[in-house]
Parts: sequence; structure tokens; C-alpha cells
Amino acid sequence: MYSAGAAGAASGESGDEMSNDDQTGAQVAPAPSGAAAGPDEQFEAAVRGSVEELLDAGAHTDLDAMRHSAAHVMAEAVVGLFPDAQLGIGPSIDDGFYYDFLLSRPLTPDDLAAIEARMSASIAADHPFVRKEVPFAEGRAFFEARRQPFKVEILDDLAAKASETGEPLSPTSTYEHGQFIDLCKGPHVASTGKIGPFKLMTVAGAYWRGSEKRPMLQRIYGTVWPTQNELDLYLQRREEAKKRDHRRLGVQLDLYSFHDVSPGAAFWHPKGWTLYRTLENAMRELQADRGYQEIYTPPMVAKKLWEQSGHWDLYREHMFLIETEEQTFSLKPMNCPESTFIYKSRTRSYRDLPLRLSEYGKLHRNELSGVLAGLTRVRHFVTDDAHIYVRPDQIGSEIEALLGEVRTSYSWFGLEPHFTFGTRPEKALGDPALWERAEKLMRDALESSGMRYRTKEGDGAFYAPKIDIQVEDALGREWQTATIQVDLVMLPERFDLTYVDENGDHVRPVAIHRAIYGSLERFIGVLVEHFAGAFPVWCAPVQVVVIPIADRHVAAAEELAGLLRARKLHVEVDGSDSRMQNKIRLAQEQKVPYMLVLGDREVEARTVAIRNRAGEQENGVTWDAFIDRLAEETAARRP
RNA sequence: GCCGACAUAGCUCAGCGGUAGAGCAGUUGUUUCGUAAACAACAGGUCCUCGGUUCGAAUCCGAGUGUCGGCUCCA
Repeated sequence: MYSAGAAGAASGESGDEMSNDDQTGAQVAPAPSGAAAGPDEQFEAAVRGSVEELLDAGAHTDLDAMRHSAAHVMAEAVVGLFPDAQLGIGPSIDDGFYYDFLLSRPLTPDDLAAIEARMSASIAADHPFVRKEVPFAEGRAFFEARRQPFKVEILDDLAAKASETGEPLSPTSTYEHGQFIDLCKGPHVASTGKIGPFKLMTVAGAYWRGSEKRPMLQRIYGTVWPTQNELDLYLQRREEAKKRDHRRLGVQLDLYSFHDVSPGAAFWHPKGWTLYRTLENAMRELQADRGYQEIYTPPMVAKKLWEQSGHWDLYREHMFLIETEEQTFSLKPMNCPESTFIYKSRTRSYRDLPLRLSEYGKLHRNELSGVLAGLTRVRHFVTDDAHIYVRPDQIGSEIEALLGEVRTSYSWFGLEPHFTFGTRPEKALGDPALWERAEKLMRDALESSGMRYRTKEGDGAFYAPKIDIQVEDALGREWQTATIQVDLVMLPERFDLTYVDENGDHVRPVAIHRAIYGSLERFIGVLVEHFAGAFPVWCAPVQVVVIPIADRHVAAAEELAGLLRARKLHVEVDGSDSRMQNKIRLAQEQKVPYMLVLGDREVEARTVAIRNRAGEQENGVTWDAFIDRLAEETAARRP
């Protein structure tokens, strides 16, 4: 919205919303429609808080322009209620808009209602949006006089930038509607009457220019759509997402819970832990097929190891420290450094490589209290981690194979992985030349694999460039899960790893860090929301509920359950004295794939009446036939 | 960590200065039932914690803890 020379706005994608957490991951913004990236395309975001970012009101389409116009109308309403309000920025975003304000007091829900009422009045009045351009100095003086220091700051930044590049200073453009005037580059709809049905959603804090060193403003989020129907659909979608919230379903399905005695760590209930182990074991099987060897290393490690690995310098703030007997230890935030002890426990030959060491290590990261969120952002979690030591010539084929692991395991859930390549970050370990080499190796592997990926510069781990994998859930939200990193720096150099090559020389191996689920915790959170709790048969914590119709059928039900358990299938018997209808209702609510009804007919014939959770019915199936069918379905791991 | 909101029975929530309520779940009894809720009785609470105001606090105020919505961060 801010005036002048914001041609670079198109780079705004919402890439700056992207997370680069590699193992716990964080939710990433839905991929912007324009961001479909082929192998050659770069994915670049405006630097957070930069003048480019501030200038980009996100108004690239007609809908964006309307949303951005709604932000102006909201600002008009807020200024009406708070004449001293200082205005930040107010761009359009996915599904709506926001505007940031510095106000004399915190906003309340009542304020939101009052703001909405004023907005409606302004829209009804159908004020035209009028663009004006004035010379820079005049524009600056105008906002200075109106006591809008944030606007003045933006203008001063523009001036500074212009004098740097030697370009002429563009005139200041403003948009005015009714009594309200704002620094803005546009575009806008013709008049306020063109703004569709809207709703203010929430108030939140937001640092000015995204910097925790700057003042915190109050941000109001709103949504606006061309038609009432689209607004209703959007609100319905949000309701649907709420119903799928893994925090809510975790309680409903008795999977896990959270307690104030351990913020950021899940308490796994029997059913949740069954799911957890099922996923873990599926991955173990895949790893066994690929020649991984599982290890286990201590969760608490002395400081000197972290000094050697570089974590002490670059990662200490996220580590839980423990002082004992005048030594400092840390709960490990990553598994990688410890695997080197196992690597170094004997002299390695080139014939030993690739050496694939997997570890389901318990990790602790001291995340800020404010970022914790259910299973998706935790302080304690386990990754399906592995460190693969390879010869340089094996990197390409290994990465190829790892990408195959991702495809295979994600197909168990019907998830379609997306790939992002992250390069050397600002805070990075080691020689830039090594980084360049590692990046080239990874890029080559990606290119030769022929798959689509996008690049995010500076998004690598502090010790290695990485390929991150995101998945989209059933509601189109993207989550970061897996990661593959090619490390020439931390493990090989800092821990002085070598192997003996064909010539008898001691040379450096390359360490590939990889996690396919990423954190089990996070992955399960994503799965719960993706499936809305109705897990595929193969990993459902309860695959079958046997429902005896009357007491006299309970013994047979237990017998059938015993046969199922003997095949490692997860079964429960509802032997309560509830009526059958109620037992079915409860099993439905628990999203159990199969309900087996046992009455006189079935017990006599040793058959079952099958009802699946879609409500489909199949009668007279023999016990053996059902057991074989379920065992087959479980082994096949179909989504 | 920062801004704001919220915290009442196992769960979902009502009550918002005058000795704590509902539905579901639980227990017990009756019922033995054919594809999404049988009937009844009973039991269940330091109203998050600590402090303050008040004759009196679940209710008002302050601090702490946790959670939620964001921001920042995120290997």
C-alpha cells in the first residue's frame, strides 16, 4: 500500500512466512498460487521488515485490491474511534487483510464490533478511493503533521534508499476515501461500496517491521470476500479445520494429553502410543530393507561435545542445560554429534560405506514458551533420525534413494511430498567453499532426479544445506516434516572423521543427516488433522471393535478378539451392557475402521456382520476370512 | 520471550459479589437388545495457584503457571 517504486512487490510471495525448522517443523503458509516452482525457479522472499516488504500491500489481483481496500476502511474506523492511533501497515493476505495500529489501550471484542459497525457505514456510504501524488517533501511533511511516525519512517527509508542508488525520489502517493487518507501505492477498488461481505477475526500483537526490538503494535485480522456465500464458505472451512484440530481430537480419541507439569511435551495414552509405535515400526522395516543399523546414544551430553560440534556457539539458546558436579551437560537437541563416536569406534574402510546409522533419539529443544503448540511445536520429541556416512561419489545415489524412502513412506498415508532446497544461512559453520560444494552436490542430485522443487536461499541448517519436505493436509495446509542434509562441515571436519580409501589414504567421508517423518510427534499431529482422526486401517490404534449384541455373545466376541490379537491386529471388545446401537455409535465416534457385530446367527455360523466406519454393511463373513483380509490390509499399508 | 484473551466435575460448557449447575462420560440397579444415544438412582469440584479488596470472592484487583490467537524465533 505504501507509495512509490514498489515494483519488486511481486517477490513478496508469502515466502517470508515459510518456516525452516527441519525436524520439529512449523506450519508453513499455504503455497501462494504463483509459487509453483520448477527446478529453475528461485523462491525469494522480501527481507522481513525491509522497505520492499512494507511497500508490498499484496494487492496483485482484484481480490487482493478489495482486501487491501478493506484494510483502509478498517483503519478509517479505528482512527474514528482512536483519534491518536498511529498507523503501521495494512496489506492484503491470504483470505483477508490486516492492519497494525499503535493505540492508547488494548482492543477488546466490543471494540471489534464497534469497528465493524463503522466499516459497514463507510461501505454503505460508497466513498470513492482517490489517488493523489505530491512531491516527496510535501508528503513527508503531511504525515509528520498528522503525527504518523511509522509512515514517516517508511518515507525516510525510501529516501535513504533512493540516495543510495542514485535514483530520483518518486513522488509520494496517497489514497483518500471519505475522511481517511493513507500513504499507499494502491491499487484499490473504485469505491468503498465495492468491498464485499467482511468479518473481523481477531486481534494480535505484532512487532513493528517484524523486529522484537521495535514497538509491538496491535494487529486486527479480517476476512473479506466478493460474495456472502464465499464468506460463509470460508467461515465453514475454518470451523471444519477446528474440528480437525489435533489437540481436540487427541482428547476425543484418547490418544495423548498435555499437562502443565511438562509444557511442550505430550503424555501418550495407550491408543496414541500404539499409533506412535506402529509408525515407528513401519519406518524401522523400511530402514531394515535399506540396510540401516539402529543405534541409541545418551540423551544427556557434556558441554564439550557441543563446543566441538558448534552447537554451543550457534544453538545454545535452545538447549536445556544441567549443572552437576561442576560440569555442564545438555539434554541433546540433536542426535548427530553422538553418532560420530560410533563411527569412530573402529577404523572405517571405503568398503564399509555407506554406513547408515539410524536413531530414534529423544530430543529436547528449549523453544520459547509462546511458540509451543500441541504436537506441532514441542520441547520434547523423537525423530526417525539417521546419519549416513558415504564416500563423496555415493552422495548422488544415496540422495536418490532417500527421496525414494520419502515417496514410499508418504504413500502409506496418501501424502504428496513437496521439496524445498535450502542453502547456506547467515549463521553458518565452516568454510564457505565446502558449503558451495555441498550445495552443488545436492542441487545436482535434485536435478538428476527430475523432480520439481523450489529453492529458499539462506534456509539451510547451520551446518549443512538441506532438502526439506512439506506435505499438504486434507485442508490444503502445508506442513514441514522431513529433511535431508548433506554435511561436509560439522560431522566430517569438526569430528575429524576419516575412512581408508582404495589407496590406503585416510580421507573424509560425507555425512548425510536425514529424517523422513521428521519428529514423530509433529508427524502424528499432521496425520490426525489430515485424516480427521480416521486413520488408515493399517495404523489405526483400534482397527476393530467387536460388538456382542447380548451378554450371551460376549464369550464368542472374546474368542474372536483373541484370534485377531494372535495376528497382531488391534482389537477391542465392547462387553458393556449398552445396546448394540450405542456400541456402534461409540465406535463410530472413535472412528474405528471395522465394527463386527455378533448375535445368535453369527455365533452359530462363526461369522460376523461387518460394518465399516463409512456405514457400509457386509454380513455373513467368516471369522477366518475377515482375519485374513484385515491382516492383508494391515500389511499392505494402504492409505 | 513479546501483545491480547482464556482457565468452573474426566469431557463440553452455563453461572460473573450472597454457602456450586447442566449434558455427556463414570458407578450401581433394572434391561439382553440386530446397525449412530434403553431407563433410573447415585457419585463426582482446593471454581488453576498465591496474595489483595470486601461483612462475604468462582465472580473484583495484582502476581505466578498453563493454554489459545498472533508476533518474533525455529537445526
